[in-house]
Amino acid sequence: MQRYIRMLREGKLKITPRREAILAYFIKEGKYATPEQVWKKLRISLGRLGLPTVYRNMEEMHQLGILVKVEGVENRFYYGLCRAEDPQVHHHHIICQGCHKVREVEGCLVGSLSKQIEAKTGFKLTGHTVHLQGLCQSCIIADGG
Amino acid sequence: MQRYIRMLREGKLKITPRREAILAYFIKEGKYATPEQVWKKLRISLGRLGLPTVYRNMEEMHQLGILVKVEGVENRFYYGLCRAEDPQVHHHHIICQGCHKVREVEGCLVGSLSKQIEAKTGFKLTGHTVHLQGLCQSCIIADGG
DNA sequence: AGCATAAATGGAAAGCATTTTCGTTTACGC
DNA sequence: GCGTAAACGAAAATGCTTTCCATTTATGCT
Repeated sequence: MQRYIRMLREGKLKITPRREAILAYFIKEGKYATPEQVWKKLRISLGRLGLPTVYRNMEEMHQLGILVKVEGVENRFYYGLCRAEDPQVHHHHIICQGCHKVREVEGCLVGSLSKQIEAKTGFKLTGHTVHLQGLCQSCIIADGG
Repeated sequence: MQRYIRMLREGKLKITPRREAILAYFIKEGKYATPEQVWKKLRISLGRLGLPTVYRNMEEMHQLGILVKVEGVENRFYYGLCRAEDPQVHHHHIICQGCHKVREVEGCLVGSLSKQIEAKTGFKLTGHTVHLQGLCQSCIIADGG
């Protein structure tokens, strides 16, 4: 928790009960979630909680690299906690299709191939997004047996 | 054009003036576009044209592999014509950030690394999406000089 | 060519995720 | 503690996308 609090401070964001609750949610769940899902859960314990607040905070945390944002099914956006040592170091994420767990994938899948791609296409690569879907250990077992 | 008409037939979709116009638009432009952009352009020549029709047709063409669908800026969806010989053969696309031109990138960027990723993460890969952004030859020149 | 029919279409309206507005509340540096 | 800018909640707005439904049209069959 402390490292995320630190990241909020570095981003000039105040430490509020709502932000702490959102962080706690993601640390505890370890899964990706929509602002609405987070809101439905935290609303109970926090008493008053506005949905726009959750949207705002999750987007801000995404800007700071605390949360990854992925396009999920049915045109909605999901956020997951990024646990990488240094979120600034480029990496990708894989999400379990069974339990929605998020895991970091060290290194870059495109980097080593970028020269080839540029040679073949004549394009100069300026960026990329990679979304990996998979099944985690637990869900493989659940699936298979 | 004929190969896309064939793909529509194989998908049990009728060949209508609207569908032909949408295909012609993408063949001519070679860029990705939102349903609204296509609609604004074709509305003029087609006289009457409903925006839902464009949305419907572009999504159907996406389902048939005729159009690729990418998440663009400001949470909107863009579609681009897939010119790959066989769209069923897995490949990726790179989009020019300057002119929005779409180009196929043969081969798969994840395939060769999937074993490593699975070993490292313990996940079993089930799918992935890769979006490449770049600058095409013309736009590099325009950009640099 | 004409006919039957299921598919396609347009316009209006609805749906729905997300954002904005704005008055009130709160974190936090001093 | 106090002042102030930031954060917040509620309601409303926004804007992309889809649905509904009555009308039109492509197409297979004679």
